Amino acid sequence: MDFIWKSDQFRIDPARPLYEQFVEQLRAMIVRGVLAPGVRMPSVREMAATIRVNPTTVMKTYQELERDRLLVTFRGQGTYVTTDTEAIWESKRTIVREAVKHLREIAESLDLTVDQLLELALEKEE
Amino acid sequence: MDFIWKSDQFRIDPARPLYEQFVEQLRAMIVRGVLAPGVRMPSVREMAATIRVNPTTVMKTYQELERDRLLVTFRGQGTYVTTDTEAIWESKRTIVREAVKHLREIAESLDLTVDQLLELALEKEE
Amino acid sequence: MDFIWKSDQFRIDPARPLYEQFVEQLRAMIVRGVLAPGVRMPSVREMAATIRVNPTTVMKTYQELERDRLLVTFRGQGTYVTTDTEAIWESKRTIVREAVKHLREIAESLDLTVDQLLELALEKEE
Amino acid sequence: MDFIWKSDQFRIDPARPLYEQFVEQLRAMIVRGVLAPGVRMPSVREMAATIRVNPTTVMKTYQELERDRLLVTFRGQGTYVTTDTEAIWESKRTIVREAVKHLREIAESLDLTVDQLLELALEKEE
DNA sequence: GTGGTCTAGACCACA
DNA sequence: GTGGTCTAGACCACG
Repeated sequence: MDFIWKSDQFRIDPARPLYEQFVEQLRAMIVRGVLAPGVRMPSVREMAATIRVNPTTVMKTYQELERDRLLVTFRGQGTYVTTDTEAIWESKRTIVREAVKHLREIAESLDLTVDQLLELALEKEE
Repeated sequence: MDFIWKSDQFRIDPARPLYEQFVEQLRAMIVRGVLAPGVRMPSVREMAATIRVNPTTVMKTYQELERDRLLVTFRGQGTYVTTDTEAIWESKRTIVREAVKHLREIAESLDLTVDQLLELALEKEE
Repeated sequence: MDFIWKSDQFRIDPARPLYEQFVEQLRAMIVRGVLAPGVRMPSVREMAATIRVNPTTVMKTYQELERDRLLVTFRGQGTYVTTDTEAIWESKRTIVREAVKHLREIAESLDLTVDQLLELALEKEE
Repeated sequence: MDFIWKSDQFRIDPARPLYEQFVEQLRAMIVRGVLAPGVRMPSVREMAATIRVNPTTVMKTYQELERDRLLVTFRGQGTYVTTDTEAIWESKRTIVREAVKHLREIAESLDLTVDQLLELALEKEE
């Protein structure tokens, strides 16, 4: 069962690099299992046409995800979501680790612990 | 008692805009109280010489912080940390809010709650 | 149908910052609808060449209007008039509000109401 | 009966030239009659000390108001508010004329009449 | 091609 | 002395 790609699949912030946002969103879809292991990705040209973007942008996206071992390309056969579940887990751990590292850096820059920062944010919302 | 500025005051990541990093770091110093309300900032030229950067880069930094109401410039007199403590609090709240919003978005993109994400990160470190 | 830019598009008062005057005049053109939502602005370099000004001056102008949410920049694609008509309305309201606030302050400084001030101005013209 | 000067006599916007703001505010005080014709102004030094400002700033202010014929300086005797009530009236007319001219320019830049602009501002406040 | 950052250096008004 | 504007020109990442 194939995944259906639509032109409004991605949320875009014009201020940030497109390929970077596609990487993040595709990566999340793979980690979440929305894009299951072994699923065939649209070709660069197809994808570019579908989401109305420059093919080089899609290519850069795919290459980045290949470097992460989340996508694999078989020459002449197309690009597939990896079936290496360990790679997927590792990617998830990396995302989580980076996110928390980032939060901790901000907390430290304000002389707060992560817990104090989270508390402060909750107060605000009440 | 004035703040002492050193040439290695700022941690620089060459991959990101200089002024952006100065803004972040000065903002954190003001919010943390390291740069107290009312303190005079080094003049644009002084600061530029100290951290070995073009004066216009420093100016861009100061102007950005002025937009945030963390700095105030008096014509021909120099630039000062605001004495408007409410502005400083507001800035702190904004940093905290943005940081948590960012974390929440990442958590959601992985089908996790923020708590689950934090837990996962802790496991990893053990 | 695109807008035609001419080298004498802008009225310049040499005593005031160029970028500030460009901002005001472009803002008015957008609010008036002369520059319709979604229209592509000339590239920074094109505009700079047309009005014979340094590209950085044009960029400062565009960035200021972006802060106002009247322009939107798409990476590597160019700068466009926002399609967010609410932002345009908000800008119009701000201009109007500021103008009347300014008038009211002058009136008050003379111990007049706004109506009295306007009346006085009309008398003068008769 | 002399006018009492205080250090907080003037409202200051750090973003605009000091002398310009003093000129505006003194002019308004004279036109309004708060500073009556014939009243003696503090000396440049006194005034500078009172409002805690550079003497050259006060000097520039007085000179500007002399050019407007609202102040007159008698060598060695000090500076006085003019007793020429026609000059005061003329100044009032100028302020009023300029204010309305400014408003009209803004209205025109938005394709509005002055009346429409005022209406719009009132709507907003309801 | 696009915008964006940074530099070096000139010039200005304000205090 | 201060900040601020403008120029000319280099270099970069993105699409």
